[in-house]
Amino acid sequence: MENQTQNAFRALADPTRRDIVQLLAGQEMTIGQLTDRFDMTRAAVKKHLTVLSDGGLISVEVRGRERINRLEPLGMAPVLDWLSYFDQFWDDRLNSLKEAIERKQND
Amino acid sequence: MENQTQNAFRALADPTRRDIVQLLAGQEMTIGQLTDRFDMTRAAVKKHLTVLSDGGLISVEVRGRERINRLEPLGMAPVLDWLSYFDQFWDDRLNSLKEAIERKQND
DNA sequence: TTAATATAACACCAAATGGTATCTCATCTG
DNA sequence: CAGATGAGATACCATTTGGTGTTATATTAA
Repeated sequence: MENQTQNAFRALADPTRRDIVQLLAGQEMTIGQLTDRFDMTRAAVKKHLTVLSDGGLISVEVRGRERINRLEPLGMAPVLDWLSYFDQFWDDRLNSLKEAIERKQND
Repeated sequence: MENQTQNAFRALADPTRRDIVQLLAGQEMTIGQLTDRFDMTRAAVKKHLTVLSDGGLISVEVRGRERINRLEPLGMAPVLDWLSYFDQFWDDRLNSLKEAIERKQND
């Protein structure tokens, strides 16, 4: 896949996929193990894993007849980069907001 | 809308909407002004703005016959919160990676 | 070879996206 | 004020994309 920012954001847009990311943050898992955690067929889980893989968020290691899925820390970089563009903005605005609230409370 | 995390991630999943967010980080704009920046009808832009609004990422102020759209700093919070859950993970893994690379270079 | 697992190939339905056409108002002009 | 114009909202439609499922076919450990 070519546009990593788009693929990563797309991958994170689905709640099942965000859950998978959280599970994999705890420990690497096979498709079968993941399927046990969801009310969904193995094939459906596999498709979510493919989207996550396209987004660079996970990597897969073939071990015997199993596929070990694990989180790929580098994959989140495009997302964090995009968001960091606004760090200053959010920071400034949230500070203004906080100050406004404090002013109000002191009235 | 009830699930702000989902709505915010969904809002950011579309490249046009991420572009709108970037434009609005620079300055607040009306729908018409935004439409000038995209190869798309006003109605289509409006729909993206509705999704962004559902995600809590923008707020709209009615001014005469215009609608001023501006970025809502609090809206990004659910996204940043979700991502911050992994801060330690990404940090640890990226550090291990960096160290591994450094070890390799010193061979 | 058999059981467990993984993947590929379809197919189906719902949601997302974008267009056109038609309204509603606010504002401007005479 | 009346009518024209401009910004936006909304309803409706077509097309595309996404999520899920089923079935069939690999792969591999035991």
